Amino acid sequence: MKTLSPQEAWSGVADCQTCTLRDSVLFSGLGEKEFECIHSPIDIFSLPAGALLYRAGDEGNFMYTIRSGLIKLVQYLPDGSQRIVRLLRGTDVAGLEALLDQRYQHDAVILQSTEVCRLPVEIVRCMDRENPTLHRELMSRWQRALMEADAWLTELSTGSARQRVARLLLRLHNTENEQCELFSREDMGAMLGLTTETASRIVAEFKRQGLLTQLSQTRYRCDIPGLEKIAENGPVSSAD
Amino acid sequence: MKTLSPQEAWSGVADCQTCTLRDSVLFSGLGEKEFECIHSPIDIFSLPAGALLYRAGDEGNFMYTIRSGLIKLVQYLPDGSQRIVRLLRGTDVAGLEALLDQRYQHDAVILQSTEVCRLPVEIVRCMDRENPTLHRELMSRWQRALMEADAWLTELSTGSARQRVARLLLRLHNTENEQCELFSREDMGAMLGLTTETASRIVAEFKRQGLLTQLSQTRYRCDIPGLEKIAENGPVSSAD
DNA sequence: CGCATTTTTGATATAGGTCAAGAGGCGTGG
DNA sequence: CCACGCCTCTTGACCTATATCAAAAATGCG
Repeated sequence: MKTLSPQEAWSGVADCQTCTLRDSVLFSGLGEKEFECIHSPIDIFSLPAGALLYRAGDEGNFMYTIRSGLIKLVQYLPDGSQRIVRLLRGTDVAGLEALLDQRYQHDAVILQSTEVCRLPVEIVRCMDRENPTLHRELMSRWQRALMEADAWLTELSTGSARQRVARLLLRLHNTENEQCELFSREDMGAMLGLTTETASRIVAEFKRQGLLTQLSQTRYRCDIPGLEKIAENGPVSSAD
Repeated sequence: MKTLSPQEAWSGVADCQTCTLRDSVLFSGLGEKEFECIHSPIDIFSLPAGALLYRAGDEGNFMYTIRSGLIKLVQYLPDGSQRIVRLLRGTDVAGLEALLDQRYQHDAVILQSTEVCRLPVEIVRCMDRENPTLHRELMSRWQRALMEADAWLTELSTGSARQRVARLLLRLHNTENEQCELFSREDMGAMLGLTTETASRIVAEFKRQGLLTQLSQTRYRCDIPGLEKIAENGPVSSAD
């Protein structure tokens, strides 16, 4: 019955009415009445990095609200090569297409350990009928995904490799502490349309130039202004 | 009051109830009742190639159903270079973001002379409230745009220049007559993330190889199987 | 018919791909 | 606790695809 990967880990049944994320989440703005739509339980899952949330082509029976973590949406080309088309993080919704009775369009793979609420589509459909706010919220999610997709194209698939890497780092970095959590060079390549080697070379170069400072295995401190300069000016302004 | 470009051409007021495109268009499946939402008139415009439907950043007061023609959605990077993120054609909807009170995300520029119905957002919002079918139709438009955006990334921004051009041609070609209408090399480049020169070289090469046969200024006959081969196998299999 | 724009072509430079090897981590099992 | 093997990251050397710069051809427009 469950379609989660072997690494799945059921970690409870959600109580949406007392949800800590209630404000930022899909179901914000719902009243008593709409919760009557919840006939089947909404399960919460904890998934480790590497786990598969769903696979492209699977029947879309669930949507997922991401509570925390990071997920990549991967699409395959006829020749077998893969491309990461989007990242999803806290408060994003995965599997919107399920609402339209479509099969999933991507593989959804956990990049950083993630907690999700699994929403049966019938529930969301029911609520969508009852509640204009959710309805609007759904459209807004779609629009957000679309803007993200467009940005992915213009920012991360245009310009030199250095620019792309810089732009990716700027997207990933946490505004508060100027830090970011990097993932494998292979994934970076698949996001930017570069080879693993090129991604590696550029990250290494950024480290040497002090634009990135490694704090731990995957954690880095970013020189935001420096990266911004690179993101815009393609050409290197080596020393001045 | 109107926000269309100088080249605008008002060409009538739509009568949606007798619309010839009624079946395929956003408003399919509407009944008498919903048409009561149409308080202000829905105008039809004919726009020549080069005209601007709307500009990125403009206040989104209208959505547009495209009756015929071809429109490019253009996004600009900080450095001024541009990238075409999507094409819209007959039965597509431009300016969905207006429904969410957002400003337009792109410049929408006419590539091939186009007829559009201009829908004031209030009308669409009103109908969306009244009619679940339209509601679903809207979500489905968003999803379609999203799939298109993803495909743009995986098909048109990945692989060698030859592959990309081939894939673009396959996307553009009319299934019935194996023909396609090409546009400027500059636009092709902006769609594929290539320079104008590279786009030109490859089109020229395809012509020499007989994969494309020029029928008129912008019209070509395409060797579909040949192009498909190139779209998949990166490497050239020159002669066999 | 001549000017402006776009397309094509050429010559050259270079960014990034490819192939290959070494280095560093990490987990597993002895 | 150490050693081995696996995997990812890094680095090097080389090569090719595409960008770049430039000019000539073609096309369209007034």
